[in-house]
Amino acid sequence: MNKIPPRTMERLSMYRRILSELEQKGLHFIYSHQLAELASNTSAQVRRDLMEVNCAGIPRRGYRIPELKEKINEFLKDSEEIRVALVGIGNLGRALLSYFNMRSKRLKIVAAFDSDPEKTGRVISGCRTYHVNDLEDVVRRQKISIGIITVGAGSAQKVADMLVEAGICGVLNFAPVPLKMPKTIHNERIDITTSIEKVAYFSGLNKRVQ
Amino acid sequence: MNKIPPRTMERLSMYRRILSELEQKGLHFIYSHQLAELASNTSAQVRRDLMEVNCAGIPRRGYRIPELKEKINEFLKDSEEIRVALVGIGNLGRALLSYFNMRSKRLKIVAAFDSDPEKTGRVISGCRTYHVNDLEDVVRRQKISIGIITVGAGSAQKVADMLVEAGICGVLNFAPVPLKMPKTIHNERIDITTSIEKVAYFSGLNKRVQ
DNA sequence: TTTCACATGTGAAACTTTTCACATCACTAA
DNA sequence: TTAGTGATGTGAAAAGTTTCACATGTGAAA
Repeated sequence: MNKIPPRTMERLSMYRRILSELEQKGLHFIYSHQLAELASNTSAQVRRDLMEVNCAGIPRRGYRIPELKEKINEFLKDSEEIRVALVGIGNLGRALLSYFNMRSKRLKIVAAFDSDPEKTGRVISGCRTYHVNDLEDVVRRQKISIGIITVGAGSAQKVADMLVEAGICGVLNFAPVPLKMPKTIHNERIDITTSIEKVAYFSGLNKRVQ
Repeated sequence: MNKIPPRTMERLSMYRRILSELEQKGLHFIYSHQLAELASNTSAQVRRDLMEVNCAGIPRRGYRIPELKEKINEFLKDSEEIRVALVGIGNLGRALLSYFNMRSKRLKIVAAFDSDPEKTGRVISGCRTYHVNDLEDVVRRQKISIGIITVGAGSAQKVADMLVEAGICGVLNFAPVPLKMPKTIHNERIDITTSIEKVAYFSGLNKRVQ
C-alpha cells in the first residue's frame, strides 16, 4: 500500500499513454532506451521508474508492452472510472470538457457547475451543467470523487470549501491562488502564469546583471 | 548570473503576485509566517526562498512589501515585457488569450496562429491571429521570445520545430506529448491528464491491494 | 557449444529540495 | 538601561530524486 514517489507517478502516467500508442501501432516489445527517447528522458530513469511497478523486462528483448501497460494500470489502479466535477464554465472549463470527454475513458467529467444561470441547465461536450447551488447534491448523488476548479481567483476558495463539504477526495486547481483545505484531500495546482514566467526565466531571456 | 533553483523560482512568482495584492490592500510589512500562510507553505521555506533574492527582513517587523516585490522583480528580471506567441486557437488557446490579455502586463500574447483559415486574420482578446505559415515571419518581426503550444498531439512536434526555427527562446507545451528540441531552449510542459491522474492516485482513491 | 554484444536491475553516489534548530537581532515595556 | 519576546538568517540534517556504474542475464552468431 506504499505509494509511488510523485515524480515517478507522473512519468508512469506518461509511459502508459506512450505504450498505448505503441500498442496501437502493433508493437509488442520496447527497450528502456526507446521509451526514454519517446518520453524525453534517460533509460536509467525509465528502468528506475519501472522498478516501482515490478516490471519484468528481458535483457536484449526489452519490455513486453501489454504486460507493462497492465502493470502500470494495476499500480495506478484506475481501471475503475474516475468521476470528476468541473466548477467554472469559462473558456478554460469548456476547453477541459471538450478535451476529456472526447478522449479519455477512465477520466470522466460527469458534471459541470457555474454560478451564471445562462450557462447551466444544458449539455456541453456531453456533460450536464448545473447551477453551483446544486453542487453538493449532485456531487454526492453522482459519486464524484474529484473536482477541477476553473473559476477566478475570487471564488476559488469558496468553491473549494463547497467541494470539500460535498465529500470530494481530491482537487485540481487552475485558479491563480493556493487553496486551504484539509490535508486529507489531495490538492494539485496548475499555475499557468507561473509556468510562463518560469519559461521566461530559464530561457535565460532575463539576463540578470549579477 | 547563477540561476535560482527551479522550485524556488516558481514560488517567487507566486509570492510576487501575493505581495502585489497585499500592496493594493495598503499593507506595508509582512512576516514570513504570514506569507507562508497565504502561499500554503511554511515560514522556513519562505525565508529560505527569500534568501535567494537577497532579502532584507527585519526581525520583529518582517519584510517591507514594496522592497521585497522590487527585489523579486530584479531577480526574475521581467520588468521588460515578455512577448509571447500562441499556436493553436482551440478552446484552450482562446482561454489563454482571454486570460492573459486581460490581466497580465508583463506577459503579452502578441500573436496567435492556427492552420485553419477560418480562425485567422482576425483579432481575439486583443490578439492578432495569423495563419501558421506566417509563423516564422511574424515571430521574427515581432521579436517574440516565447511560444505556447496548444495544438493537438499530432502537430505539436511540427509546431515546436517551426518555433525553434523562428528563433524562439522558450516553449510552454500543453500538448500531451513530450517535445524534442535543442537543450538551449527551455521546454516546459503542462500535462493536464497526468495532473488529474495524479490527483486521483494520491487521493488514495485508488486503493491498491498491495 | 561457446562467445559476444548489449539490455536489464539495482546498489551507491550525487544532486536537489525541504525541514530543523538555533544564534542573532530589533522592538517593547519595565 | 535592561530584560524579554518573537522575528530573521542560515548552517546542517533529512528527505526526495536523478544519475552512475556494473554485475547479471539473454539472445544471436560463429
